[in-house]
Amino acid sequence: MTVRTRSASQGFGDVRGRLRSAGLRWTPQRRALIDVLKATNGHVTGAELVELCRGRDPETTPSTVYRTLEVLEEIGLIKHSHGRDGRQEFHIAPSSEHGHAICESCGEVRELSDADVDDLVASLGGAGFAVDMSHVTVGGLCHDCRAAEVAEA
Amino acid sequence: MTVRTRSASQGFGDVRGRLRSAGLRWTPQRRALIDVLKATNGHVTGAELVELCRGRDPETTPSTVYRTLEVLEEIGLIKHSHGRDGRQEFHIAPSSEHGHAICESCGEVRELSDADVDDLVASLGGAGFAVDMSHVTVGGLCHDCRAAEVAEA
DNA sequence: GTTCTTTCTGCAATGAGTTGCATCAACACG
DNA sequence: CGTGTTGATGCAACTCATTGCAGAAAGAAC
Repeated sequence: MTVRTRSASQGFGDVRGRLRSAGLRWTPQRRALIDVLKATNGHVTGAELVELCRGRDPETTPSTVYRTLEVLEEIGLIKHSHGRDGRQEFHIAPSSEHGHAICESCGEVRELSDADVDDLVASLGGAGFAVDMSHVTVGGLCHDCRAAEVAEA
Repeated sequence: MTVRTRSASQGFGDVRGRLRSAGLRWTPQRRALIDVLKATNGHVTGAELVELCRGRDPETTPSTVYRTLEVLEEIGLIKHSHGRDGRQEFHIAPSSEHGHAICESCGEVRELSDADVDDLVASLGGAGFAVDMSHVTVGGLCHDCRAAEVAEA
């Protein structure tokens, strides 16, 4: 292993090596999914990924995609969270983990900063609970939708 | 039931009236679900509720249960949130809304206090985002599971 | 290149949840 | 108490996600 030292996008460059060093295999199906993931920036649902993979290879099966997503998460390449209806959403693992605020009306997602959750993490930490930053989800109304609701009333 | 005088259970007492004043109907199926909900205290998944209703009436259909849960939430009787795997969980609407912290290892759920989320709400509020307290979900490890993980390593 | 081991794939079946549609039944009105 | 309106039910079909299992194939060893 050479000295490549860079964060997220770099890690994305050597997936094959990462898999093999974990005793895992580099298959066409996995390659396809990686390519698809590379092409997306932001949050994608599992079903969307299946669809996108089908665009490349119509033979793609859901089980393979979901299982591959699982291993990619295990090696730290991606992270998943849950959208407003509880469905899985995946995104390439960012240098810093973060939670999400989701508008229950329009579905808009904004990432939470460390400052947003600092106190929550401290508060729960004091109670012995270790927060997993990437699994902090806050539902609510974004600025625009909130304004719209008020106007309605 | 002797002394009924308190917030949650009180609201639960006049479901029929609440439905009718909203132009909705009081059916045997809805009655069954209400009874089942009354008997649970805490958080129940949709599937569990379907099962419990089947205990009373084997003819129970999932679609009816889920649709009824929807209307009960609309009239403010119950609330739903999402468990660690994204599945729906229902609980009778508490006097104060609250978020949940879920242990990703053992599934234990603890309710978040206002103090826990105050700063988060303020922080997001400043950015124009109105937090829906009952849709704040925090994943992580509870005290015990965290200790177990450390011991393992 | 052949062979062997072990992982991965694809299928088929299952579980959770949702939706459209025809039918049924609450309940308000007479 | 009969009747009509409108909302609720149940069915069937579908979406998203997961799992067990047999067969396929990646990659290492020879």
